[in-house]
Amino acid sequence: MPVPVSFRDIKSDVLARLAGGTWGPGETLPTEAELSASYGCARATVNRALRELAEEGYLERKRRSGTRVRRAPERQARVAIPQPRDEVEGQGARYAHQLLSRAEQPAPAWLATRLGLGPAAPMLHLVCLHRADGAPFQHEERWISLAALPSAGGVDFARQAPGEWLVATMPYSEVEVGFSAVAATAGQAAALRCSKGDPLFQVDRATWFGGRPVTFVRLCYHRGYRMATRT
Amino acid sequence: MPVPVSFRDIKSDVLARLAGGTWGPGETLPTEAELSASYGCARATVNRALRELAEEGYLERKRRSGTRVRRAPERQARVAIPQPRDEVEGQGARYAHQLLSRAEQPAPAWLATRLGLGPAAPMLHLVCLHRADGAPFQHEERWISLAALPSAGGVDFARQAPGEWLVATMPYSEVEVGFSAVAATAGQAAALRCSKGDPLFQVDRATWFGGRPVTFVRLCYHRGYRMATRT
DNA sequence: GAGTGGTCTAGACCACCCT
DNA sequence: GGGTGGTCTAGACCACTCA
Repeated sequence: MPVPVSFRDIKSDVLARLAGGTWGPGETLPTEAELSASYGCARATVNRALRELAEEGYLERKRRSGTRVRRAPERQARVAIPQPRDEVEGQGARYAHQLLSRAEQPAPAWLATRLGLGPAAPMLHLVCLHRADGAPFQHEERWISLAALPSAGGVDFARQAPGEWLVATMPYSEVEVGFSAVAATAGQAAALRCSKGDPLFQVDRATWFGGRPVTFVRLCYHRGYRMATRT
Repeated sequence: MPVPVSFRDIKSDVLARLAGGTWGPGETLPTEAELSASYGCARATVNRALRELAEEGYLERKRRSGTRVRRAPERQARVAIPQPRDEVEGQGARYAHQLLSRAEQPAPAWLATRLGLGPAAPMLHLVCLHRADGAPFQHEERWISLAALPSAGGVDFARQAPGEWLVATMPYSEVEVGFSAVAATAGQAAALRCSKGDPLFQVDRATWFGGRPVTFVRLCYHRGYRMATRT
């Protein structure tokens, strides 16, 4: 009996052929049926290998027209955005957080637009600071829709960080994330112990549940933070 | 005959049960065999659904011990890092690029460390500016190992951007990517028409091929750039 | 209309890992 | 040792899309 061929073997063989120029950019690969015959395995195995390579940006697949080599393999990166507690403790440091301000107020216009809220929707506005061994780690400015989560009004966010409460309360939601560089505001500079105008790495994230807006957050990391690719 | 159950149906049903609290954080799900019986489908279908949910950060799977609900679903984002030409033209703007400087020089110490190069390895050092409709879009500082790619010494990078040449020459390589916020240097500020010290979004990427260092690049986007999640 | 990938089935064997 | 997920097979039908 032949040695069973794994979809991993096929993936690395196809990648090697791409790197070696057997199949050049824009060319069409043999069909799944042909490949399964030449590898001596089932078509499902070839299918999984090619599907994952397409997912990773190397190939383009279309019914009827077949599998083609992408002209420029797509550069993509996957990044994890952990809770600050996990990130800090993962570095072996002691985590702490602090609630800097709390207010119930109507959503400002930019926020209503960003989340698709009605005008002057009631929101809980929180500002927090996360620390690693006492040093400022991340500044968080969060808005929570009191229409979607009325119970948020009664939570003591000095005890539990808003992100941790939200992930426990509403774990499975649709999100939209952006990354950018911003100049530290006066408030951020004071909290993060840097100068106003310093460059800060910012993550903004909007969250919906079942199409309804839930929360929006701006996370600003301490100066010099670098987010690295996972895996 | 029963309606065929798709792995997508199972994914969304499992997600709905997670959101609804049927299976709480840390709990163990029924086995694949049990689920396939209750859904009335093959185990392979359940397997694909659960495998993808684990991949997306909702579940944790281990042989023998089964499938568990992650205590905090992992927040992750997938981002694409296209060639500036594709990004600019995708916005409907006209792309152009410009070679600001070119030099053959030994690798500085920090670069040798980052890539795992021998001391004073011969490198090609390039600085480019990418434009969208004439406006500065991205500043690129690139180092190419002449040991790994001697032919780079003879390429006219004023005609072809280094990234485009590299992706055509050496498309399938191992990469390590980081994202951060930096203060514009004098050179970046002049090229990007901003002020020195302005916050810029920076992507750094190191590339190897078969374990050998190939190239390192720092991409600094124009002020105000925001990288959004794909999908 | 016909060819290609997309998916599902039913069954099987295996690797890993907890007890 | 035994239970669980990981994977492969052989076959089938379907959906999409190009000619």
